[in-house]
Amino acid sequence: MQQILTAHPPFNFDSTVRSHGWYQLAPIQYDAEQKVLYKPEQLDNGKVILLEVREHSEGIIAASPTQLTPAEHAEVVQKLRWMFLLDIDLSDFYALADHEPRLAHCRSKAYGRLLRSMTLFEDVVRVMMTTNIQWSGTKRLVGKLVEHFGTPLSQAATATTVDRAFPTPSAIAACYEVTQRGLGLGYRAPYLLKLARGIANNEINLEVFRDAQMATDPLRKELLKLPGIGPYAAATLLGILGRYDYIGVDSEAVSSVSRYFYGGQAVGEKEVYAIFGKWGKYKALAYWFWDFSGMQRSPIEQYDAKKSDS
DNA sequence: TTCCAGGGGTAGA
DNA sequence: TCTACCCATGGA
Repeated sequence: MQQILTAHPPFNFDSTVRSHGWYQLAPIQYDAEQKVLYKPEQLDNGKVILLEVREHSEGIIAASPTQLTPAEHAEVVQKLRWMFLLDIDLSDFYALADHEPRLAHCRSKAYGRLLRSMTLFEDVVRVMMTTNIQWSGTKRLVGKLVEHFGTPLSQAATATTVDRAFPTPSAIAACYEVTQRGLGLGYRAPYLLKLARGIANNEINLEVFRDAQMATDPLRKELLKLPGIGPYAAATLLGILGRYDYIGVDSEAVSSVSRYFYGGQAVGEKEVYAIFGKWGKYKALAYWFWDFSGMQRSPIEQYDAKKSDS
């Protein structure tokens, strides 16, 4: 299988892949030098294929060593368009960013797309594994989940060392909590189990989160109902879903805002929103792609001046 | 040893 | 809605 998929311009493959940490988590493997992303993916019919995705002048080019049926091919195309946000139009964001020196780089670098997983379950679990843990721990936990519960490739591949797809809800739902405890998931174990079992027995339907017609706030409320998903995780997932009204305020966000806008004094969510709130429906993108480099450590006075301008 | 991480759930106000 | 407290695990 080989397929070119066009993207709504501007598009940059490497910017999209590295837009946030997902490309470092199993079962994704990214060859930064060759700019090839490898992703084992389990199709709806259970078959696990390896996808190799590269940059293309018009978007991306995807290949798989496996022969696909027309239905499988269609599924892969749809999942790739979702994963790389090929259809998103960020021109409104760029129009705003052009006038902010610390965001003006976004248009030329095609910043703004936040890489997604192909299934919502994978994204929810990944975000869950970022809570109250260091990034190295997130990588470890997601790696263990894939290793332990992921389905192996249907056809052996040599291009990558990752040979399993991300686990399905039912694969996780079928295990005991103590099994997960053994993986070092800590207090996240019961949340993950509850999520997986909820999906497996149709009590939880993640597909509603793809509904573009649904307003952001009701969507956020639904996300907050998921086990193990609180304000930070919901905001992060909203960003992945293409809604940027909320900022995933984690220790890093607090630290950056404290350092660069409040002279190092202790701040919270309120202060993060005080700084980035003016970006309206693009708050999360403004924060995430903000160029903090070279910023003076204590421009709290500059911020106050800026605030009185607006 | 202590603190804390890309926080969430719960109880009580 | 806000706060205090507890939650497991591993890294620094």
